[in-house]
Amino acid sequence: MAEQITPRAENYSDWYIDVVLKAKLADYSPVKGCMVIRPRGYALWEKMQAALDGMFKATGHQNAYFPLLIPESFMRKEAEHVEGFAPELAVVTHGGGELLEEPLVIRPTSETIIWSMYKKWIQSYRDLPILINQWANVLRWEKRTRLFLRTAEFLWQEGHTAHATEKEAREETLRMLDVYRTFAEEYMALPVYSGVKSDAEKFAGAVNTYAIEAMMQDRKSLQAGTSHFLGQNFAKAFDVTFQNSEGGLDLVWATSWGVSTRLIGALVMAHSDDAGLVVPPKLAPVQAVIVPIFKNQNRAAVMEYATRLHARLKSTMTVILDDDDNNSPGWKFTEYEMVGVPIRIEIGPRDMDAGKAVLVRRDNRQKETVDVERVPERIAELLAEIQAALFDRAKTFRDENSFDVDDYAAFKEMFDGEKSGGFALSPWCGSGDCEAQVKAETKATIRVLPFGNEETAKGKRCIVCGTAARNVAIFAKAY
RNA sequence: CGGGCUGUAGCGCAGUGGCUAGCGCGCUUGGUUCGGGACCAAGAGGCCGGCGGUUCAAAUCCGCCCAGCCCGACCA
Repeated sequence: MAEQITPRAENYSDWYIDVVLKAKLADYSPVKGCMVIRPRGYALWEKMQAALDGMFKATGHQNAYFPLLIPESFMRKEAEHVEGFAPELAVVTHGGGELLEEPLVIRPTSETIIWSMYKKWIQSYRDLPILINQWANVLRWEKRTRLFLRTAEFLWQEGHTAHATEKEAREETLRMLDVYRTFAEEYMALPVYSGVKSDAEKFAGAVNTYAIEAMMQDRKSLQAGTSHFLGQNFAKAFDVTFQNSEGGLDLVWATSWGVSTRLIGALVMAHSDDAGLVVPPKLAPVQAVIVPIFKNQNRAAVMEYATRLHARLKSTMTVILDDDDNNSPGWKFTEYEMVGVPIRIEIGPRDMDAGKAVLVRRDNRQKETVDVERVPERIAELLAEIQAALFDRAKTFRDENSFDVDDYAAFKEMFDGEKSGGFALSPWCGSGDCEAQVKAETKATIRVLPFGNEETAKGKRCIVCGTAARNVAIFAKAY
């Protein structure tokens, strides 16, 4: 366990992978493209799950589970959906040693299997809405993978709702997008832009795709969550109708929304430093660690002092006491910084004699000595301060690297070369041709059209073609 | 699927024709340590990615294959 974090020098990608591997969040698997999530990484995921699941329940959703295998014909029922996912499907052709009559695809997402069931469950407007979420794994045969950010198999949640009216479905889409924004900002300490995707970037089969986008420390953008208004596309594909209160027959309106283990990657890339991972206190599986420091002759006394403090803290937070004799205190300091424990409590003979404890913040490594009686309340304060500081730091960084760019020459320069990056808030006419040209020439894409952007676009001209702008889009290079 | 790089101990690497293949970290045992990755001593651990060739002699040279990583095209 003597690995050390490599400074970020050579390239950001190596640095990111280094943090993930050294913090033991994940590992490469025997199957290329798939990822082993190690206990420490999974603990983070469980914290995220718990918070998200609570928010889903609070907005009236229930959990359910649908099969891993989907008949291939289901995927073909929605034209755009199959076109979008066909290149990355894994297909099961044999079962029990025999060729199957119909191949089964391993779900890349569950719209089709779920809507095949909704057809059976929905007859009347009284059956609506259906507000279901599923925690599951999905598989997409990606050409290039990276731990947490894009693995072939990943864990996620996918919400699939059915509504009687377009208005209701649209409200649901935006409600869940806002749940994601809240989660990102309040739990992950990750400031995000939320808004709608351009047609080129939307989900295969959606009418509108909404997303939250966050800036990573290399100033590239990461899509951290999506919420789709699916219109009646899947209801049409699976013939899902209901009888309304007037006795007429209507097609059902749909939404779907999801976030994945990619969020762990987002957390790493947004907050980590060269000493390793930095985890926001609200998501930290371990919020504080007590490191006792002693010589042989006073070991028992220091341990007793530390154990008493541990007992007091245990009831109100997740705190561990590292009483391992085999590693030195210095080793432990480094280790817990590497894995991102928000607060370290140092207890040595000097502190014991003075009735004190030393508290060290992970985010800025500031040390303070406090009376041992005050430790619980001080830690509670510090956890809140760290949570806020991480958000502020990330937001300041993002804002300092976001620019209003109205001129295409300046725009190109911004995305040119190795150290290019950041968010460009630029006027756009709305045409796919201009969007494609930008992508071809700069590799920057429209990440999101933030809410209210139409207002700021008034009077401006598209950076590419110069015609009247309809939107101010956030352009960035993305993961 | 293109371009580049790398396969040698658990991990990171050195060795680029020569006889018993090394170093650091980790691991094992014992002892001393412990306020920022401690130290001493003694150990364990290798078909040098695979196959074939050249040679008196191959980890080292040549050919083919395989695997992994990075950079592109595609994507949450």
